[in-house]
Amino acid sequence: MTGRVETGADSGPSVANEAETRRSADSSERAYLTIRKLLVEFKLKPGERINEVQLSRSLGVSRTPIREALNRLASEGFVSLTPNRGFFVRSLSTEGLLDLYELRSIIESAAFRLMCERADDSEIDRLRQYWEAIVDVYPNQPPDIILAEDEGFHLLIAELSGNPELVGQLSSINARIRFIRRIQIEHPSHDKAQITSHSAIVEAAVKRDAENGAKLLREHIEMTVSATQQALKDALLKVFAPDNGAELKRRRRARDA
Amino acid sequence: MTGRVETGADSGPSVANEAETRRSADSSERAYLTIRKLLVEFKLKPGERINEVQLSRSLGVSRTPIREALNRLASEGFVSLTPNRGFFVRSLSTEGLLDLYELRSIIESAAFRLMCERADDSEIDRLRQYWEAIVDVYPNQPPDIILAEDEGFHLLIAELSGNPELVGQLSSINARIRFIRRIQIEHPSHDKAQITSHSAIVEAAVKRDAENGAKLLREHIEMTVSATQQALKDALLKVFAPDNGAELKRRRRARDA
DNA sequence: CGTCAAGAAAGTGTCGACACTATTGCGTTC
DNA sequence: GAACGCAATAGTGTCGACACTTTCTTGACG
Repeated sequence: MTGRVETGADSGPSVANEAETRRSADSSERAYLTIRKLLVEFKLKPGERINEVQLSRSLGVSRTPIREALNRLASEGFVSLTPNRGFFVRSLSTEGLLDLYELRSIIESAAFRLMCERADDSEIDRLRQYWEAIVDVYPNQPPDIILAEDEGFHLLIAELSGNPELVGQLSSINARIRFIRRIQIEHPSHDKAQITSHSAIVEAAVKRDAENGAKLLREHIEMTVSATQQALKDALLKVFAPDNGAELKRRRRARDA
Repeated sequence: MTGRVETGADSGPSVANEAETRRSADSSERAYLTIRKLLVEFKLKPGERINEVQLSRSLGVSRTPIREALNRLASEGFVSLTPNRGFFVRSLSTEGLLDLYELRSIIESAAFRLMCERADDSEIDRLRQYWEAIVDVYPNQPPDIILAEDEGFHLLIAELSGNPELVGQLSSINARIRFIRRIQIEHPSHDKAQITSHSAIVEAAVKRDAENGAKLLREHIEMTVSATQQALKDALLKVFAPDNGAELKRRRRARDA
């Protein structure tokens, strides 16, 4: 994604005081970031038509920057555009998720191999240090932090591959699957094998064992069909019945006690 | 790229009489296709700022659909957007090309492996038939046809992988490197090893020899640094000095005779 | 009840105008 | 010549209005 907008969505804008840093050409970018967040988190439901007029009102800008943002998000896979009917939120389906996870696995294992070939020792050490800095507290962090740290780990590998296209691809995939990954991390069955596999991946990196590391990554990333379906159930519950979802959880807890 | 615009850019619109099929919501799509073609072919020079007003005049539409198209093309890697300064044509550089070729190699070899796992015999036969239908005339076709047939061959492999994300990714990469690939095909040093490698790839597919096929694909696709630099020289000549390029070719021919 | 047609309402696509920002051109000074 | 400042020009970002398309509502009919 070398043609990305210069202000970049994934590196995050600086959290400056808005009144001080308010520049022109802000509305489209603000719209983009806000709508993207809604889409990443499925705050807008799968298949839902996006209402530009409503968004325009709630963001306090005219429809033009909304449409500009939506056109960008269409090309990024978050929405689809049907002429004269509008923009529709991407679907949330087993097949779609499996495809994305598979693509992620392909990108990440290739990145790992390239990292082993190309990175110098101090660069590999960056990965080791990243993991060592967080390994002890990682399992006790809230899901959002776990997710961010996990993504950071994997993006660092992509960065160390020396191919910026891989970084861009992985970053884009991350955003599209973040919602389901967050749900997986929240799930009680989410085990601590993540720690073991991250540590093993780091070890393979230090040894520059490309094939073993790539294999570990694949195992770490790829999901079975049934696991995907289970995660999807939880995701759909969260999307379509957020209150009922909480109610169901309360009932499950009462029953289990 | 599951969020693609429904009319799709890569499958090509039907070549209908425009007065008959003129629908509403056409301007943005027309702008998109026209500008994209300009960008694929580097008719707009690397680094050049895109002038919306000029495009608006030459396409006979207002600036709004131009901007909508450009926002899509920004997210697709053809242009970059700098706020208040406009959209700029993607660069044409050795590193950038190597990165894209590498990504293409990663995607294609993974697709080949998945195809060998998943495709049934009739599907693998599609690939064989595709190649057999063109192999005899292939080397004598004009560069544009060779390029289209080659892309079709590789996209069919991606399709047979069963992962639409891979198809979308490969399609997108193809568009971004098409210009340089066309130049390579035109080059006198472009040899007929392409035929041998395509045939060998088909043979590996028929045998479902995933690893050998992936290796052949990688060798078929990946470029050395020096080959990339040579191709880039020709590309830059074509972009920045199209007339001088023709003049230089005439002089070379006179000198060689 | 279901189906259809017509009209109203809502939403989409594009337009041209305006405010703002960046670039260019020109004159002055050293 | 280079550097600077200012004004003019050109281009970008957004606005609200208008035309067009789609969706929704309502009434009539079988």
